Amino acid sequence: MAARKQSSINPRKQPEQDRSRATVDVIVDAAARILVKGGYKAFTTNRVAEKAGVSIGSLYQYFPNKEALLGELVRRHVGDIEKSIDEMEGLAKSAPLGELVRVGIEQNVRSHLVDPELHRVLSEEVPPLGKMDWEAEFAKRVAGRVRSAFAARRAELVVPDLDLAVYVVSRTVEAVIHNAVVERPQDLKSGLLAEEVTRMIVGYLTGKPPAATRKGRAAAG
Amino acid sequence: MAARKQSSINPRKQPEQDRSRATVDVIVDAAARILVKGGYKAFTTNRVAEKAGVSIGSLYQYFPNKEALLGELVRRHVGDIEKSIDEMEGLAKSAPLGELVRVGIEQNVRSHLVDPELHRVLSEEVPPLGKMDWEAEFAKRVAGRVRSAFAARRAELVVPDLDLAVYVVSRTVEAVIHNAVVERPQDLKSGLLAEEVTRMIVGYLTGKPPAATRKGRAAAG
Amino acid sequence: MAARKQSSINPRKQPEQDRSRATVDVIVDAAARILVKGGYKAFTTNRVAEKAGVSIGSLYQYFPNKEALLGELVRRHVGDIEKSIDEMEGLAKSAPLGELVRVGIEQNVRSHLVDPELHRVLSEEVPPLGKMDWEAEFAKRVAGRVRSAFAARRAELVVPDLDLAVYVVSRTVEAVIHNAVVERPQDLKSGLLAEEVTRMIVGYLTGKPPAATRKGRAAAG
Amino acid sequence: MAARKQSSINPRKQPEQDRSRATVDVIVDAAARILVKGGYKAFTTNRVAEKAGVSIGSLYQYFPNKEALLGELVRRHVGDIEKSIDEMEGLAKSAPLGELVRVGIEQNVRSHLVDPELHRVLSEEVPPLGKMDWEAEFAKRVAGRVRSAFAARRAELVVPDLDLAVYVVSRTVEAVIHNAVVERPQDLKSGLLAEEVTRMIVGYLTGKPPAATRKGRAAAG
DNA sequence: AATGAATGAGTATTCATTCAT
DNA sequence: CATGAATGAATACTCATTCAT
Repeated sequence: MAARKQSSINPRKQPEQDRSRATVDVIVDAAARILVKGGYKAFTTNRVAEKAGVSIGSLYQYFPNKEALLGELVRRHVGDIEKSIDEMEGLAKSAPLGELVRVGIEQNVRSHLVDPELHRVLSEEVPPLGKMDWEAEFAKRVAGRVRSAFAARRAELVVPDLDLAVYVVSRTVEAVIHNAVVERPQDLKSGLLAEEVTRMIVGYLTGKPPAATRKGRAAAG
Repeated sequence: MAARKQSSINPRKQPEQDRSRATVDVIVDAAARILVKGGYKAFTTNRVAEKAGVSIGSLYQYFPNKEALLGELVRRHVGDIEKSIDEMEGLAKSAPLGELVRVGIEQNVRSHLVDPELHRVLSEEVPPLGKMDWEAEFAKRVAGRVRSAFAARRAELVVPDLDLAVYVVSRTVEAVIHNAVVERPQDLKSGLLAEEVTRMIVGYLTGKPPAATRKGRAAAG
Repeated sequence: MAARKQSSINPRKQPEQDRSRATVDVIVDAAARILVKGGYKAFTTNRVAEKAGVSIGSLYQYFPNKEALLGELVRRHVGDIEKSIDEMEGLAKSAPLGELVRVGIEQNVRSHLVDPELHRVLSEEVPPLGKMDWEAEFAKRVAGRVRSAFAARRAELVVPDLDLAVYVVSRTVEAVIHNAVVERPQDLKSGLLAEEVTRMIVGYLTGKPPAATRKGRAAAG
Repeated sequence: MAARKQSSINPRKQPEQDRSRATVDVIVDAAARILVKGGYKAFTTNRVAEKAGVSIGSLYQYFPNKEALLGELVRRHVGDIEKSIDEMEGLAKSAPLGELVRVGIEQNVRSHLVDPELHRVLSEEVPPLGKMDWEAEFAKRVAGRVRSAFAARRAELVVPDLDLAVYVVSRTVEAVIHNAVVERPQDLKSGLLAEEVTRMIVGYLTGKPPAATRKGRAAAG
């Protein structure tokens, strides 16, 4: 009993032999490379197959349609991101808020460094169908974590509306980091950007200026 | 003889007569309506011409290619935004920083309300060619204004790197508002969101907690 | 205001210029020739366009899909048949039954001689979608005529169930003639076949042997 | 290296072992089921293999190509029909003509009830290659029997041309029954249809009205 | 023998663009 | 200037068939 018709977005069959798995990998990799290099408009099934060095028929043996291929690509990317995040997840729940925020930001930075180019294309060019899902859902998961972290420290926070604060903070971090990958790689690498954002957020949440920045003639002055 | 790619991104000719201008208007409007209604994938030149009630030939009389049409559309949208912003630009340079930030945010909100649907499609679905340019450029222009406003108040600011602060603030405002249009319309309308963001930014810039929010210093007392 | 999307089976737009009409004709003709020559499996849109000497784009300018082209082809063929039938329609309602049957058969023969090869392919190879409609519907229309002719002469008829007789007669005539086009062209042309079938049917309907056949040592004994 | 067309219409090998025969059976059955369920367009070799629970490779082990599989299917179906017919073949050569015709019709009915859905698909949708052969050939065989039956009773018959009569009668019976399976199942089951056709044919052949129908000489008294 | 991965020509259809009228 | 007929490369996807394991 072989593969049964599955409705889009999921791969058509589980590769049962090593050869198959290799083919699938080669296809998904080619897809990623093409997406990165030429954007969504260059992402055609024929081109992917060609770049992967397999026939178009092979591509369709494993993916019932273009969207499913995209779906698998996204799934793998998200998987990579989560793996990367989990690697640094051992943080004590009792850590001070500033520490927590710092870690959150660092995780976000990591997310974006997994495959920054791919990440950018995936979130900026891919049309709603295959996209909506993953970014929104991923954001929701992140927001969930943030919310419970904040809730556990409600007493320290001066914000009038917790949900709103979660929203503001999540969006801020995501947007600033996301764009900085391309526009401010230096400040991202040096940690300066993370520091600034951390200070901004902690100040916003607690209503108190946090400890001064490294170089700071500032804050604590 | 197949279609050959033309390059210019500018309209083919300056409409010198009223009739021409009217035709161009009708085309660009149709383009906008189609983009809003069906997203970028529905945006085909033939469809635009049809909806505009002109022949495809006429469309190509005024726009050498699809990209040029998109370019004109963007140009007009940006123009509308700037007009909307300028209407509230009479602010004294000497106003307090908090006031300035508040106004900046309000301007950003206005930007997004000019034609929110079009704005969304333009920034989320349209592929880089016609896009990169406008959003990046527009952001740059905004950043310029922000920078000079900040520079004039350098003494009040505790941030270690002015450019970086400009970057953080610009991106934060843009991202939070942009998404709030869809995800937090209530908080946007009520002004609560703007208030929160303002507080966050002013606190970040000055290192001092700004006057408490309306609903008060909740939690931390 | 140009063509609006129509849902299959109907042509996409009314050709407004002579050139268009010529193109449509050339396409439909090519379609017929291909169908006749290579059967339904040879009937591909690309092949039709090529044989017609137009680009595939032109084909799709006038037909939203393959089925619509087939539909138009059928429509034209049916039209031709009806024209051919109507040419001999001046028969008095009061004619004797034998005469009536003879005429009916002759009309059926004519139907099949309009474009016999095309007729055969259309009714034997084309899959249900575009087919069902026309043959069934045409048959129904014919059956209608037959039924009212029979009803007007109910007194002469010995059949127990009029509808059933209509069914038997219609099917018999259609099938015998249809196949005879290919298998018995001689007998068809000589009129002998028509004569036999007429005798069979009239005998069946009236219960009396009709006047002897031409060569007949038979019937009238 | 693309697929190359092979020609034979016969199975690749005589299955010599039980396992082989079982495999062939399973494949042919799956083919029939698919043909019935989805029509000719659903009949793909991969689908057949899948439904049969064997690998595509195995299918090609027994059938050199799609056509051969179809051929075997047809062969089996025809075999079934003939078996069904033969079961009632013990009719005395000396039986009266009316009886003979009645039996012939009943045999034809049986033919169509062997696997009516399959029969329909096979004769209405399957393209000429695998088809022409079987229906024409089968018809010829039937015509042969009919002819010799008629020849043996030439004296009773008033028809001028025996071959023509054979043709008319064969086609009539086949067509009327074939369509009645779908369009007149009631009249087929009740035997009324067979009765009518018998009366028509006997009348045609002998020139005399046969004994009146069961429900009687209705109308004409 | 059986498996199932791989192949690639072929299919319907779209759409930016050109050009004769 | 406007029209709309015409173009054809490109796209997503299918399916009969082969062949290494």
